[in-house]
Amino acid sequence: MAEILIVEDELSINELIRKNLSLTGHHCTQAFDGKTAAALLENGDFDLLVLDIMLPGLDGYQVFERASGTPVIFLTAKSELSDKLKGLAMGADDYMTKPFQMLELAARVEAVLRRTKKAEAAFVMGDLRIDFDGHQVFLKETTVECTPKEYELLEVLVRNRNIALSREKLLDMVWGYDFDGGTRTVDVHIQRLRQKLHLEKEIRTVYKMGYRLEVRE
Amino acid sequence: MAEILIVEDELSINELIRKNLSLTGHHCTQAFDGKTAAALLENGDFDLLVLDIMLPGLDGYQVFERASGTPVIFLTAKSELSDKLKGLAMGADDYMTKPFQMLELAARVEAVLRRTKKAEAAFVMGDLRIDFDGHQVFLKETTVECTPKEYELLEVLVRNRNIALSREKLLDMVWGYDFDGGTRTVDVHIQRLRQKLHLEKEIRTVYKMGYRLEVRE
DNA sequence: CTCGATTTTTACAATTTAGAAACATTTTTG
DNA sequence: CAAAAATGTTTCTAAATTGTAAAAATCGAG
Repeated sequence: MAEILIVEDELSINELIRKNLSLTGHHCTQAFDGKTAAALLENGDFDLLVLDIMLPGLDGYQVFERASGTPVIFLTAKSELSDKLKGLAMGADDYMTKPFQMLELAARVEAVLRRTKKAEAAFVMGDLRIDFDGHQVFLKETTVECTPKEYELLEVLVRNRNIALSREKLLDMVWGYDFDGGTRTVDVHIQRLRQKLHLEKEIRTVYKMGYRLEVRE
Repeated sequence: MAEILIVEDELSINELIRKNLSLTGHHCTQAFDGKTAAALLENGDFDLLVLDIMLPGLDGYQVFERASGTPVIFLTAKSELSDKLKGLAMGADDYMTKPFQMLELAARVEAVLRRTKKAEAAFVMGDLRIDFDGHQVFLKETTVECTPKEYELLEVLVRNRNIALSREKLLDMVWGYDFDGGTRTVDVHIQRLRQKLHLEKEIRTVYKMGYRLEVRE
């Protein structure tokens, strides 16, 4: 659980980020302009900053200069090389170009938190072990080959363990909000995970709703 | 992985150094004045000291005197000859004049750590041996000629073994942030490494993502 | 218990991706 | 400057992934 400050002027995007990062157990504070962000940084103690570059008032770079010490992930509207370069030269920990998949942002957030020792590097549950750094899944010491979709779906389930996720939510998180396929697709992938990882019991079906990874900890 | 103490009063520079050295796998402690640095040195056990000369409280030289035995890289604000001489005369392992390129500092840090045997000088995995000092690669006692790109890519894979690296990340690390070619370039170089070093099994492709050097240790 | 709704299972075709090899271009070296 | 080496690109091909449809099984409200 980390304290994250989201600085993004577009309300819907800010909200989308908050919702998703909250789901993975972090506490989020929102700012919609540079000035507020700077003020929040003065007082608060954040573990991570998710920072848009184009902002009213102070721009992202200026906010960043006031964020001494806090790890930063930049959001750039366009994948303009200059933005990327500038951000990295200033010492950003990572960057993402909009539009982006929420899962990817969530993964990078975890990666940065891991580097700064705020997040777990692996998940263990019985015989199952997931190595987030290596994108690898183990079952009793032997690796299990997972396809990208399988791994991503598993990651989402694990990060939101014990929470029931609707098929729409899973589609949003793993496939992206612009995926227009039917929700049956989720079912099939869930089955593949169940079979491959012997999670028939642990991945529970929530009738008429979706799925939930059940973990007693 | 080494314990590094960064002593620098300018917050942004201190932070910049921390981020970059953290990226290469070291653990950094930060001090912003001479007194704190001296206190940390009393208790902690550091492998390297990155030390600014102009400091509030005790200056860099005075801190250095209390750092008995710890390797030191001095940072001097101006390239004043007297400072350089003084630092080297006192037994500094290296020095840099501000402003400096982070990459250069990172390289010198590695060099000093290697001299003091804190960084791995070689990597061995089966028949393969990499001599980081000599930039040489051996396969069963016989040297294998590697081109610069091949060697750098190999070094990145080795230093990040067991971590899945995206093609974009590899491009950033080996080719530089401003390379704008297609990502297939990475593929081709990976193939050349695999073939040349018989690493067909060990360099795993992470489908739709990138590559990972798999080493069980 | 029964029936319609929902989920699981299975198989398959379309799509995407990585590998191999040849080629073109750039850089280095003698 | 010419030859050689290194690097990047392209094309073709094989392989892997993934979405969908349809049949079978299961669920649960009444």
